[in-house]
Amino acid sequence: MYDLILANFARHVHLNEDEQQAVINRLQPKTYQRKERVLNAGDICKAVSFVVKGCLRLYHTDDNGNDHIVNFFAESWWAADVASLYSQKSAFYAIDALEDTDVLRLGIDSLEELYSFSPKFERFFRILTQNGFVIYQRRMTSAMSRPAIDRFHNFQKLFSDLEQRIAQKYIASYLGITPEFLSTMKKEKAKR
Amino acid sequence: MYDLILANFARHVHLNEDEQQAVINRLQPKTYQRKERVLNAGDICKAVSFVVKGCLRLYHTDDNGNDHIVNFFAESWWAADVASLYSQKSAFYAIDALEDTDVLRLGIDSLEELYSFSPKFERFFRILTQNGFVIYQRRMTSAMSRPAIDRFHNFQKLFSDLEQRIAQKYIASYLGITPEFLSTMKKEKAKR
DNA sequence: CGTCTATTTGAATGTACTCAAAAGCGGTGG
DNA sequence: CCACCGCTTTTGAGTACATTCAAATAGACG
Repeated sequence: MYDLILANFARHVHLNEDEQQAVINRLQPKTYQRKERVLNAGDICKAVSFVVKGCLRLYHTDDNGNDHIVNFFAESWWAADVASLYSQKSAFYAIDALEDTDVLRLGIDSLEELYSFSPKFERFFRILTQNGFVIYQRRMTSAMSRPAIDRFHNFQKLFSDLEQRIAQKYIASYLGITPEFLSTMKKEKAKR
Repeated sequence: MYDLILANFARHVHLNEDEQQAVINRLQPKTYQRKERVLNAGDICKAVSFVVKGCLRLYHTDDNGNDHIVNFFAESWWAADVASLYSQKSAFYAIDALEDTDVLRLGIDSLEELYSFSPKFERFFRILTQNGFVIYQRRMTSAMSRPAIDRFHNFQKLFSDLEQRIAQKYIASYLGITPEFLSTMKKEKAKR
């Protein structure tokens, strides 16, 4: 049950027995049904969710009611509205489930206890934030300089199997284009 | 000379006398001429630069030779290729000066010494990274969902005076549009 | 004053969007 | 097991946003 999350910590820090127990004791397993909300925009994000199985999306709904997906969180990703989590102010983004999804939640209080328990935890989440910083910086550059078809290919590389698991309209939303245009793009591509 | 940078630290952490001295002793003042390179893409980013006066840009040059500006660093901003700085691998982005610019540099070694000296420094730079994370996440959403004219208005709000100081083509590059289109957009806007 | 670069303007083009309709697909109930 | 419902995807026509290329104009700097 906890293998996946411990392996994930191990990618950046080496936790001893006590530290592993400290995490495990604080994890709250939870299952979300497909389409169930994890976080509402405007609410305060009070936990970070490690995805064990399934897939969540982080997205913004604009004034015209159109969704714009910022990121997918499939297996071994950590999901949260980071701005809201760390400031404990209301969230700009919303989170919901694209598939039935099992997560392990760490509340903000648990998170801070872990920071006090061992600096390794602060280090681990600092590295996650740094990686996120880099991911979004690059995706922003890509959004502004690359045509949609290139961004689609990047998506395919980064999320390989996800394309088969979720509706195309979500992929279009992640790419910043309409579902119609994604459809025509794929047809064009197949023709050649 | 050090007022600005100490005020900047004070926004997130309260440094005592010793800690202030520890920073000041490690700062390397440096002046860049307009158009001078601070960091070449492909090189390793070995320092973070606090801008005291002037303006730097962080940008990527694509395969067609077009620049795409990721961010401006004017007074009181910290400039670095974060991915390269923390991994000490080659930089994806380049940095150069848009005006004659005075900076205070902190080398990666000094940075790590400061982290050991006091956890306040680690805290400070962690907060900077978190803020950057949020900025780029939002700008990515905006790049994909908002028309160029909206992004231009956001730029004007965020960087107020900068519009008067630097060439329009850099602003266009920051917005992810061509200088020609920025020009026509402004004409349209003036007409109404 | 002249040169170099930045900005403006305009025409033609391309990329992506909107709207509308048809086709496909998955689940549910009869 | 099939028929129907709701939702997703495809297709197409018309439009809008943004680019390319070229040329004219304006500004900055030595």
